[in-house]
Amino acid sequence: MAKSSDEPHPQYWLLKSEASCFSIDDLARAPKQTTCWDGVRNYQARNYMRDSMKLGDLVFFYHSNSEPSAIAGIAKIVKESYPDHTAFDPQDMHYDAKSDAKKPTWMMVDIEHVETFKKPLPLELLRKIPGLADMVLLQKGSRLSVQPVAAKEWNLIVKMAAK
DNA sequence: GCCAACGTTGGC
DNA sequence: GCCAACGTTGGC
Repeated sequence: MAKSSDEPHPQYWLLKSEASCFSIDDLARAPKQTTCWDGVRNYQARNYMRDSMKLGDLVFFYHSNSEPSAIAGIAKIVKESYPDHTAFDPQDMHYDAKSDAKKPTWMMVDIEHVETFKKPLPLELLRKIPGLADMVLLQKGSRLSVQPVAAKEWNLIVKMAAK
């Protein structure tokens, strides 16, 4: 096979959302079980969405600031990055007066519900798994709302969820 | 509700 | 370009 600079796909990701704000159940109930992932206002998170997320990539849906905080299930990328219109809407919570519609700063992707875990995997449990020690989510002070997940970590977590 | 860690802003 | 001040995130 020819050498390719492309990353192998699917790649794996983790998206954070406060369950009280938008939960995986909300996603499952949404029209076409799909939503646009708007409101991201962090450059590193934006870069992952804009530069690296591809159609068909898989995503852990993580409930942050929740009781308990946990990986709640799986979604997939069904539309690659495009401008986040909420940045241009003064009524919107995530309005950014400095962003320019002609040269959008903020991007989003669309995700579709794949699976809700019967038992969510709480942060506390994940911290106990040696194979997950390097996971971005578990690093001290890690607040990034869009994170890459290694294939090894992905497989391990999916296996745990199946038990 | 507290607060540590982080990212951003703005004065200089 | 430095860095103090501020606002936010998110675990606990």
